[in-house]
Order: sequence, then structure tokens, then C-alpha cells
Amino acid sequence: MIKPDIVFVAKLAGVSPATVSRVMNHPDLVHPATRRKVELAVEKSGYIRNRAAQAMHGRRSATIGLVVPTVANTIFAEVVQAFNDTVSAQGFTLLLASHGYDLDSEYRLVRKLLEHRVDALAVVGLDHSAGTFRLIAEQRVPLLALWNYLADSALPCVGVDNREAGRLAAEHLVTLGHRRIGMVFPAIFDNDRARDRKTAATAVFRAAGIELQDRWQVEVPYSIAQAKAACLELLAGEDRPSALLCANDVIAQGAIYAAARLGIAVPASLSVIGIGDFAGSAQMEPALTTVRIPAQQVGIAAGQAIVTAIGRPDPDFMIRSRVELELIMRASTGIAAEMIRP
Amino acid sequence: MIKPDIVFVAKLAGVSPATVSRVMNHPDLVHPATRRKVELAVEKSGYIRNRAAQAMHGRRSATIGLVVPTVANTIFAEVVQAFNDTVSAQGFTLLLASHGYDLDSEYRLVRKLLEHRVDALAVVGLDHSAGTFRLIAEQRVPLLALWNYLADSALPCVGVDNREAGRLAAEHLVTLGHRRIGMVFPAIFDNDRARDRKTAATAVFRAAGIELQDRWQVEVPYSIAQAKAACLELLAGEDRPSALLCANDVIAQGAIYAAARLGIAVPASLSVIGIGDFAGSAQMEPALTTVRIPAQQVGIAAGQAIVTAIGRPDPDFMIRSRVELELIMRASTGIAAEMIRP
DNA sequence: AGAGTTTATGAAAACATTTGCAAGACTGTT
DNA sequence: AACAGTCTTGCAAATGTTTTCATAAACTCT
Repeated sequence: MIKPDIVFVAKLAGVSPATVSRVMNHPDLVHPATRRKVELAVEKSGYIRNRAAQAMHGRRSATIGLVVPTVANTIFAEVVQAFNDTVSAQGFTLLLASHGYDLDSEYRLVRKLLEHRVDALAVVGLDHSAGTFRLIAEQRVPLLALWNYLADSALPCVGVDNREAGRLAAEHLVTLGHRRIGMVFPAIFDNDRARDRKTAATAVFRAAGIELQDRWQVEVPYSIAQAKAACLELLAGEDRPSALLCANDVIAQGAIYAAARLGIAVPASLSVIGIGDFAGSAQMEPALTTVRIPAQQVGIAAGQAIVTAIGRPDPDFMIRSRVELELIMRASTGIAAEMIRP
Repeated sequence: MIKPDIVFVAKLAGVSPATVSRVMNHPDLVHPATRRKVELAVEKSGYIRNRAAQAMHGRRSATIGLVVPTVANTIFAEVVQAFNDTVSAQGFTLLLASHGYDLDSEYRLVRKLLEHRVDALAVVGLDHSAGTFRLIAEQRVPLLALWNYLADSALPCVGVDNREAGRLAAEHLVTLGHRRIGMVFPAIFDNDRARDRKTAATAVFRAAGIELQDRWQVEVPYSIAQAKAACLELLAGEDRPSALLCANDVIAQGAIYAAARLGIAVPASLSVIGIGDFAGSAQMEPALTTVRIPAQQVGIAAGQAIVTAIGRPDPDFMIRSRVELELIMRASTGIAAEMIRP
């Protein structure tokens, strides 16, 4: 039993290969009766068209490359899912690659995706190596930055403004009267999202005349376990902050668990705010106050943007779309203790 | 500026296209000096080889298709990541598809992946439609079932024995003296993982002479929010179970949050056990007792299995690998109140 | 009924690569 | 110096599709 060709199907249907091809790609160009014959032959032979051959002809490969730091983190899983659903509905398949926050390996991954002749490429964030950019420019593949929005970015981008996220979170704490503030962030060297959030928050605190104590600033990766461990240490003594601004909800969850373990009442003695509003943040006890990043919306908008870009003939057609943030006040933040007069 | 061909590179290097091809695929067959020349030409021209053309020739496409219910759920994100890392290290790229627990759309997705001529296919679970199976058999693509292990499965599989998972969890509750037991599970109609867990647990309870009350059995999807809502209702009255066996950790987290909200002490007045040991389960307060499914190990083992299967000439080379489960006792389960004599 | 127009199909070139075969260039041995 | 063997390389066929062009058939209108 040999795998059926397009010419095998053509013979079976008594037509030419060209006609079979047309039935698959431009059904309206062929007579209904012939179409029926061909469809029958396809059915009967179990023919599955070969996208590789199709792609080789210079046609679409019908794949889109997506590069994420990791998919294991709640942060990206949701956006990947929404993005996949959106482009999948348009007939595209996702080629996934993850680099674990390593820009060098990102270059290799992008190269690999280009070898597969993806019709477009989406990457997370705006920070990428020069080599990566050069590669993509040379190949003239539409490129989209996901997750971040920046009005004056070099890349087309769909996402949220992380500076605003940092600002919203910081302003909330300031409004509640907190002045003894700790920040729990990952390394910001090659993570533009964390960097934008942190610098914006810092600026707000400075403007409010709040001095950030070095001993209350800690650096942890995006991991509940490590965030909890770090916060257990941070919150152990008497001299602790009254509020914690966390780079994202995963870290914030760790912080809340640390407080629970130490018997520190949240929000009575400690306020905690996150960024992201991940699955579970609304349900935990106390429910997490956070800046909501609508991951679904980002994924969908990005999917739509990239599909329209693929349709366009001009190679660097620019889309830029900002998804709105929203401060979600829940139970993990409250008025600073020193503000409450008896 | 035209995109460089293999013949363009060949000209630049002063050799034939065949030689360039050999440099890319069988470097040991060509003289070091020539190889150097070609590599230089590749570098200089920015040539990126076309996998589509390569795949068309009947060679490997260097892609592996992965079909999951969803990637947005912590359950699968981790295993997807480990699987991807493993096959990626061997030069393969992942073609991802998700069907949202819908077996009909699974058929279409598998078809789409086969159009791309994936070198192998991995799917989650052992329950699949007849159409899906037929399709894959016809195409002679190595197929691997991920996540589940069954000694007598029709498919090669790498994963854990879900019946054992259910058994371990149930036995733990029985050992602690619980007899008033609730179960929180998703619909088991087309989810073999949930079904295996539930039937095994039920069998254990029956053997121990425990009668399961219908009013304590609830059905919820894998969602923290819905699990919490359902458990709030289940635990509201006086007449409630002393222990909850949850289909997985996501549901168990929802249950614990519900108890916290209602002021029910865990584990003093209510024990909760999950299955999975997802990220965060160990850190939450109280830390979740659960049956650990080593997602990383499953992903890695599956990746290795599938890569070796691709190497094999025989189409249905069978691998079957069982990953071990482990009961992790933490703080969310305790001895049943009625067992404690003053 | 005939000219003009539209619609439906087929032949063949093109796409970018791999590989079996064969020939030429070396190597070492006698 | 001739021979046998081993390396290295190029030629050309093959892979499965799409698309342009041409042609034939089927309408439409006067």
C-alpha cells in the first residue's frame, strides 16, 4: 500500500492533478460535478495533502512561529492558548519554541523556525539580540512582539504597557498610605517587562517622597517556591515593610503564603499587590489585589494582527495595538496601619 | 536582494549544489577544505536551508506534532515544556495543537498535523476517536500516548497509571480513618484520566466498607474558580464530609480556598487531597497533600521515546514506559475527627 | 446561427532540495 | 610504475505540489 499522491487521486477521479489541486485550494474554480468526483476520490484513497510540497512552491506554509521564554509558567500558558486558538481558526498551525529566558538560544530557535518557512513570527517582549533582528529582517518575515506595548517601539507590538502596570500598582499602594515598601522582582537585565514595571513603580514612589529601603528589595525568579522562601526571610524580623509590590501574581502568591506561614495578617499588617491577574489569583484567600493583564485579549488580538499581516503584500506592515490594564482591588491590600488613627 | 538558494551558495563556494547539501546533512562525507569553503559561503550569503523542500524529498520534516486538550492549564503546561525541551535538543520542532477536550476537533487537528508531515505524533491520554486512529495508522506515523500508562494499552504510552493515583489517594484517606468522603471530579465521559482515578478510588472505598453519599459527589471542570464555587456550596451546611478527594490539584486548591472562606479548619475539620503536585501546591497554606505526578519526567521520557521511535525503520515500534507515582503527605490532610478519642 | 464571452480543464514549467550512480583524484603496495 | 582500493565530487533524476498559459467547451446575445 503506497501513500496516495495528488496524481494518484487525479487518476482515480479521472481528472488531471491540476484539477485536484484546484479542488483543494480554489474550489469555486471547478465545476460542482467534477468537484464531487474529486472529493470522492480523496475520501476513498485517504489522501492527505502535503503542505511541505505546497510550501516549497512559494505558497504559504500555513505555520506561524511562536517564541516564548517558557510555557510552563502561568504567565504565558494562557496567552499561548488564546493565540493558538485564534490563528488555528484561520487554518494556521503553531510552531512552538521556548528559550528559557536565554537570548542566545533565542537566535538559534528563530533560525530553526525560519528553516521551516513560517509565514510569520511572534516573540515575547521587545528585547532581542541584534542577530535575531537581522535574521528576521533578511528573511522578510512579518514579525510581531507579543505581550508588551510601547508607542514608539521598533517592532509592531500587541500587548500592554508595562510601565503603566508598574505605575498603577505603585499608585495604589501610595493612595493607601503605605511608605514602608518592599519590591520583589526578578533580574531586570534582559527582561524588559520586569524592568519597565520596576522603573515606573520606583518613579511613582520617588515622586511621592518615599524612600525605598535596600533591605526590602529582593530579587527572585518567577517561581512560587523561591518567592515564598525569599519573602519568609524578608518578613521574618520586626523591621519589615507594610506593603509588598510584586513583579507578578506568581510572586505575589508566594508572598501571601509566606505571610500566612508567619502569621502575619493580610491585609491588616501587610498589603500585597501583584501584576497579571492569573488564574487562581481571584480565588485565593485573601483574594489578590492586582493589575489585570487580559492575557486572552492579548493572545486574540495578536493572533488577528499577525494573520492580517500575513495577508498583506508589504513586508513590514505595522500594527500596534494596546490592550488596556485595570487595577483590580481585592482583599490583599488595605490602608497602612500608621494611617489609622484611633 | 534575492533570497539565497542552495545553488546560489553552491556558485558562491564554487561547488555543486549536491556538495552544499552534503555539507548540511552529512558533513563527514566532504573534504574539510571544501566544507570550510561552503560554510563560509553559507555564512556570507545568509543562507537558511528550506526544510519544506527537504521534507518533500521524503526526508524527515524534523517536526513532531503534539496534541493537548489545552496548554492554559497548569496540568499540561509543564509536561509540554519538558517534552519540547527534550525533542528540541534533538533538532526537532514542536507543532502544537489543542482541542479543548473535544474529540471531534481532535480529528481535524491530527489531520492538519499530518498534512505538515510530522515525523511523529504525541497525544494526551488513550481515549481517541476511531477516525483519529485510522488516520494515523494509514499514514504510518509513530504515535505516542502521553500522560497515561496502561500495561495493556493499544498504543505505546509514557506516563503514570491513573488508577494507581486514585488508589493511593483513596487509601490515604481510609488510613486516616475518614468515612464521610466527598469527591470532586470533572465529567468522566471522555476523559480517561479522570475516569481511571475515580473508579479506582471508588473501588478502594467500597472495599473498606465506606458508602459514598451522592450529595457529596460533585462534578466540576478543571478550573479553580468553579471548583471553589462548587465546594462553597458542598461545604456550606452542617452535614458535610470530613474529607475531599479531588481529581487534581487545581480542584483541590479551589476546595482549600473554599474551606478558608467558610472558616473551616484544614486539616482539623476537613481533609483535602489532590492529585498531581502542581507548581504551588507545596507552597500554599496549608500545603497540599497530593499524589505526585512528575510532569517533567513524563515529558522527558516521552520526548526520548518518540525520538528513538522516529529513528526506527519499523512503523509501529512499541515503547511503553511507566513513571512512578508518590504520595506526598503535607498539611492538608489529617486524622478524621471521629477517630480522635479524648 | 454565429460571434463573443465566460467557464472548466489539462500540459508543462517551476519550486529547492536529496541521493544513486559514476567518474575522477588520491593513497599505499608491490 | 601499475594496480587496487578509498575518497571526494558532480550529474541528473526524483520528490509533490501550484500556477500560467492555452485550449476546448459551454453559454449569451443579437
